[in-house]
Amino acid sequence: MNILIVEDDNLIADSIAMALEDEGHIYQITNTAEDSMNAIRENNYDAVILDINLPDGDGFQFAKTMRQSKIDTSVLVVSGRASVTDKVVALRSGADGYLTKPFDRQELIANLTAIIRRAHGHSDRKIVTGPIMVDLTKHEVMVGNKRLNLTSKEYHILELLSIRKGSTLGKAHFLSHLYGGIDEPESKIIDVFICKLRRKICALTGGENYIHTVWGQGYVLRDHASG
Amino acid sequence: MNILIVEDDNLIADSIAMALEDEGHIYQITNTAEDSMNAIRENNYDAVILDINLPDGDGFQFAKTMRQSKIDTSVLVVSGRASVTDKVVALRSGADGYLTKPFDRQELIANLTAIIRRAHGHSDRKIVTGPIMVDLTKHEVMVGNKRLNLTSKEYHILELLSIRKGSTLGKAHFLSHLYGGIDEPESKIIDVFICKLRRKICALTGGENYIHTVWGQGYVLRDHASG
DNA sequence: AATACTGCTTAAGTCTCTATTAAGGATATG
DNA sequence: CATATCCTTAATAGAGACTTAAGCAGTATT
Repeated sequence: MNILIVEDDNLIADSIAMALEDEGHIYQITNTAEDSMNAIRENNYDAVILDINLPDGDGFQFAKTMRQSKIDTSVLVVSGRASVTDKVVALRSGADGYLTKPFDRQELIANLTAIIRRAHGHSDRKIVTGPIMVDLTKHEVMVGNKRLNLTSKEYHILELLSIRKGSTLGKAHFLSHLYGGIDEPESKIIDVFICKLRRKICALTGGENYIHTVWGQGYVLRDHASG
Repeated sequence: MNILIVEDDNLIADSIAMALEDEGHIYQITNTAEDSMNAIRENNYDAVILDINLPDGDGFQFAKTMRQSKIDTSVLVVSGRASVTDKVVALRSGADGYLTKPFDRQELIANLTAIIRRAHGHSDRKIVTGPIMVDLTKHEVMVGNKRLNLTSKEYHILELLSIRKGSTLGKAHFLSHLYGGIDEPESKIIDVFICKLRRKICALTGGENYIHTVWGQGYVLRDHASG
């Protein structure tokens, strides 16, 4: 997942960043409202972790502006203020969650995961596609009743496909979510990972392939196997 | 909105109910896990406000069971316990939000609204023509209950026909939308794609054709088949 | 009915995109 | 430091889609 951290306190930003890194997410950090809005417009984040106190504006207004600009990205507000008013205002401004500082690392991740899965219409942390079950919390994949041993990148690609199962995702989408900046859209790396993923999954399904190719568009994960 | 309140303390249940009523929501109250699960299975709630302490089980397990039963309804957990562990466990169990008692009425409503907004936030635009359903967000076409496997250009043409269903579109219209520059208006390529499209659709409708030819003008997509 | 024009269908060639493999580089682990 | 694992790049073979062209079928006009 690609997360934007909007936070002017570098200490806090770094601690959030470390928590995200441990989960295998990638992230960018921005310090001002202006930079943040530019970053959001240019990139395709899965979520924004938003501090309320910004040097050039407040987070409430920021969230409002985002929604008015039809940007759907999930927003988790983190704030030192614990007042009910702040929570209410944040949620009314279009935030999807509110967390009071200081917060636990686990709490942050749990909230973030819940928000992201909901944003894509999933109610459970486990996403089932045919015989494939992706556990977003454990970062674990089961095929049938056997555990699928995936590398970090392999897992993340399958996670992206699962969260948006049924939709075709272009290679650029994978690149931006796995690497952030899209430096080399020419890279064939996604093809290679898809190939490896398919092979590993097929080894457990007996040859049934659930990752479908959409020619010229990308890849889709479907409930039914091809061929 | 129709909300289910799962709460065995009648005082709290009533205060929640009043808050909901003020907002114009309707609600039911259940006191036990068993009654609640039955209510959820029988009704279609927009959200469930779930107490953790129930006489016949705990709310964590309740949320898990809901998700395992493929019930997608949003869940807001309310609990007297403020520990990080409880929050994390709740969210991992499939809850969408966590609120600590005592909570403010506004806070409850704000959380509830945010959760429901997210759950309903699936703006999938679909155009239905006879048995043909074009999903503009997924770029996917269903005919009856089967999905139609189209190539990029085939889909694009069907999309154009769907968006302006009922109107006759000339070949030049397709050419300009598919290729931009109209170098060769003499090309018969659209004919070829229409032919392929019809064949693929007929294969699933049992021979019924919904793409009508308007002689000398172009093609129309209509709700009723020809011939 | 004959003609001319438009649309339908098929088949073959070309081109683009994808799958797969192997090898070298990077990173982590003992 | 050595080893193993993972990531990345590059090359080639292969599959699928796009396009063109040609012949047939249908429709309007004279």
